Amino acid sequence: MKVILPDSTELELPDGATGLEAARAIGPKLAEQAVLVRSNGRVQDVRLPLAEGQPIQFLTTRDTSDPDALSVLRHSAAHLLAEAVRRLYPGVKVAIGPPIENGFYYDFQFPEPIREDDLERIEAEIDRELEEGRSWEREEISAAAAKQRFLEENEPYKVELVATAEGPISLYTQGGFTDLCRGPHLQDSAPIKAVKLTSLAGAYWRGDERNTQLTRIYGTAFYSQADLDAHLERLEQAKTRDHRRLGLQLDLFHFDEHSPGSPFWHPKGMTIFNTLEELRRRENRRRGYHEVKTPLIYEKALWVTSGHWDKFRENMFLIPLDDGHEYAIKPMNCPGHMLLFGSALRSYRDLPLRYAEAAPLHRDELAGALHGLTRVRHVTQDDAHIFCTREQIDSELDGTLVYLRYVYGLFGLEPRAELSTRPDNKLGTDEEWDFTEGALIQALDRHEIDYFVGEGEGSFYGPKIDLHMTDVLDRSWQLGTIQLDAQMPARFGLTYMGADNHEHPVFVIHRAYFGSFERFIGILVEHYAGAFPFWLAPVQLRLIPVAENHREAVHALRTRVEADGFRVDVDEREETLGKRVREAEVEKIPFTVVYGDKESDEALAVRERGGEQSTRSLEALLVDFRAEVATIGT
RNA sequence: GCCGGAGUAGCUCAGUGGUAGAGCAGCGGUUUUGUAAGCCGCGUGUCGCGGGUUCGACUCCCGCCUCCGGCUCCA
Repeated sequence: MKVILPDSTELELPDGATGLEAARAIGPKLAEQAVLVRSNGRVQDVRLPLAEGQPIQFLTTRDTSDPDALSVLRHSAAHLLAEAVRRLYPGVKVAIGPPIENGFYYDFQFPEPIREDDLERIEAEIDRELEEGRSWEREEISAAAAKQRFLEENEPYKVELVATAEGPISLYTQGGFTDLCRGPHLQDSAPIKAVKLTSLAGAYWRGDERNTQLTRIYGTAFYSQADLDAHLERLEQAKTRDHRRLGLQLDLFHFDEHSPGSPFWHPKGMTIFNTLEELRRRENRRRGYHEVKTPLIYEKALWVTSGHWDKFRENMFLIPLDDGHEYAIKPMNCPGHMLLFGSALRSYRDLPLRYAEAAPLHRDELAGALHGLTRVRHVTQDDAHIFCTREQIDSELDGTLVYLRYVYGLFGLEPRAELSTRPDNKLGTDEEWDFTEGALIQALDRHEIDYFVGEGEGSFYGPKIDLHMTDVLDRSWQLGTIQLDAQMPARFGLTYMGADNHEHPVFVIHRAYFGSFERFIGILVEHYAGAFPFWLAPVQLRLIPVAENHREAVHALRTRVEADGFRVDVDEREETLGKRVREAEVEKIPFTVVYGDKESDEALAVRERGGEQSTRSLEALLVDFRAEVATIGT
């Protein structure tokens, strides 16, 4: 047989040769260092036979930052962890232990709960294993033999995994520990130079909260101690951009235990909020939306009609009254907008009708799910509902996608798009979902938007196009969403009178681009690391009088710049100039003007965020400011 | 909600049974400042909340709340 090497030469090998045999044919050093074989973008264990005629590339212990090479290293480290835990905690049951982004984990069922202190002990045991050295043996056996083996070892989770496994069953053994595992793995533990166990957490077996909760140990591993140190340093660095930390430092918002999950917006944070709100209003107006306001609290009957009582009640704040009535604070605007639409007879001439509302919503999120601004109970969506005919769906979806591109483009955000399809608890028939999902897919295709499919991730009333962004801690959050809904208008009996003098069903597109102001601002804080673009910055210009006798001139300057609609403040504290300049920098204010004996309206000492200094006239500065704001197309 | 960790001054944190501490911030004074921290002085506190053990609890025990890292769930 033949394989093709990266320099396009062909390598002749005996039939059925493995990657390891190919490596030996090239050189003993390569055979020793090979950790993986990559072929056509896929990686496989060096112990497995190669495919005839395919290009191959070896990943070695020197490819220390290749994601695949790191992944196999970490996967093997996970097995070392399991070996160590089995030795230290007799009676422990092992579940699964895959590599993940930036590390690995392994799930166990411990006979007695363990604590974070135990990690140190386990880590020491892993280090001991590494010192002794481990090598991995691979074998393939039948499912029946594997089941028998894990029954004998009293490993019920492995038995269950064998039962649902597809394809041939492979086992990897090192240091007397045999694991059911698809691989690939290292040949030897020597390249594992640094292993660190990072945290302990509960995790449900197979990700289902009805199952037993296992104990998950997270860790990471690298080909060198220096790489591990650099990784830990990056994590520390990321923390400095965390919106929760910057929110306090920049005086944007805070949280208080008297209302968990609901931010208190400080004046500076509110400036950002309101600036986004103005943007939303302006663009909605340009694109034919009508702003409305609907009630915050509704009687139970409304939620029954909308389906929320059945599908969403656990997330709603309920208000039982003495008279036996039950109310709930709205978690979404849609039912209110349904009532608004239904409050009059609608003609085909009225459609499409686009209602926009950024009302505060409340969702009773699980306490453990709350997270800064990105997961709150007080949610303000930049919400809108487009009521349209079946024929108008495509063009309305086009409008929402053009709008979507505009919004994300303003911030230079590049979210990932997800098509979220019918969930288990859906309303309506499969035929209806075929239609609504199909309409979203076609819209994505028309706009050449790449997306991945989230099976069963749709809302109970319709499929969605969701936009996701990751935060500094690599957590993914859903921001915008575009949802096509045939269910809710039907449940509210919404129709319009067609040109044919007959009633026709109405469709609704639910859409939001920020998703929620709260989450969006959280993501923006991290995206800009607190250094907001001029148009969004809470304070755009800080004025610093050099000495007391310059205050009057500075106040006049302030009045003049504010008259042009810019946000200015003055730092006239009796602190040294150096200190006040430093604080303006720490507060990430885009422009600072120092004003002393040498300055006049014709010659201002301008300092930009980052330290660049220049001299500009007041008029020139205002021209620059107007140009900055023009970037968002006012 | 579940697993693990934490809660001490406005912020970041030290303090492990015997009278609560540091840096920054703040306040008072001094300096009148030229582009990232001038100098001197002052501790500002129900040690998250409630109960218990003890002669004595920030410290030990129990319950609760909140936050942090995960799981589950979601904008």
